[in-house]
Amino acid sequence: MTLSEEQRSLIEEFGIYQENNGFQPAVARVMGLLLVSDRPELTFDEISETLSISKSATSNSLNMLLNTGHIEYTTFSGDRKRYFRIKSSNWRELFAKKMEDLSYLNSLLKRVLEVRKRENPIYDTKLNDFISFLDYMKAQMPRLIDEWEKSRA
Amino acid sequence: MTLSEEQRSLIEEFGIYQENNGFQPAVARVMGLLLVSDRPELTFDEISETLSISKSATSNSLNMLLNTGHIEYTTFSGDRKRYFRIKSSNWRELFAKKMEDLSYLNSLLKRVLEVRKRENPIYDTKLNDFISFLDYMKAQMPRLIDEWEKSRA
DNA sequence: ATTTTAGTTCTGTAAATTATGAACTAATGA
DNA sequence: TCATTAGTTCATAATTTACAGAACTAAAAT
Repeated sequence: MTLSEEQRSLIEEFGIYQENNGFQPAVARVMGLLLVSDRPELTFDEISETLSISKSATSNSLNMLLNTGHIEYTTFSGDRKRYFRIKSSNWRELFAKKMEDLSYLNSLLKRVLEVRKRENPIYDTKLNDFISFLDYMKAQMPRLIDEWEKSRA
Repeated sequence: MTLSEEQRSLIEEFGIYQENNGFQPAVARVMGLLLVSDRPELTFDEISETLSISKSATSNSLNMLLNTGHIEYTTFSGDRKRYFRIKSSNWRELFAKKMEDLSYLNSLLKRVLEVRKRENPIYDTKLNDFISFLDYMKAQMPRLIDEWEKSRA
């Protein structure tokens, strides 16, 4: 596995981005590598060697990504290796998860309004606005996806 | 500052949510407290004492939240204390920042497509879909906000 | 003038996270 | 049957983070 300078730096930039999204450094680099490599499917050893991370870190990263549904693998008969690749079909699911996350936030904010006893209800209007907006977003999301699909048909 | 059990647990739940968004624990608790407390404006000492965090952690948290635009403070003449409160007017800005974040991801993904040389271009279509969807989302967001505003007028 | 207030900054450290390397396992191949 | 491959697991090392506590500062109050 040989990578261009651009590929290497993209792995790092993407890696840092994903670290900020809560992934551990090595995990984020593995995702980056699978994303930018010329070959879409890589083996355990290729990943470990190309990124210079230990076998244990590689094992841990791959299992983490398998469990969270970010990657998958194929095998070929007469070849014991697994070939790992990004599960690129699932960006919709990941997007849905982000939306779920916003839903949870919204439920927390609704509880906040119930629980706190503000003298002046003016303080509640902005929060109500945000809650309302999140509800609206969630409701409109299916339509938005639909329209996007039509727009490119 | 006395809080109900519900308020306390909401602070923790919101705190954990915000930890997952990359905030440090103490910072996340300060946001939570300012969100759920009956009085919308609290002093340094009230925050420190209510949450049982040290003055240094309180100072650090408040400055962090001031710098990132999450809170602000008022003062009253003849009173040296600052009264901190959530900058609730700015959820639009925060939302805009999230969108910026997605924009950055999108720019990375576009570079990925340019840089990697996949034998079979079929591997690029899913990624192109996602890129296209993110572009669409970004473009439609102002309209969506607009429609939401009209819907509640 | 000095004491109090309202914080800030600095140093040390406990705890958590992340990764390494070595030992291990289970399956395959020679 | 023995060696090799393709990983996994475990103990531990290194790094990072998050916070406490004490010393400090600048303005205001007495």
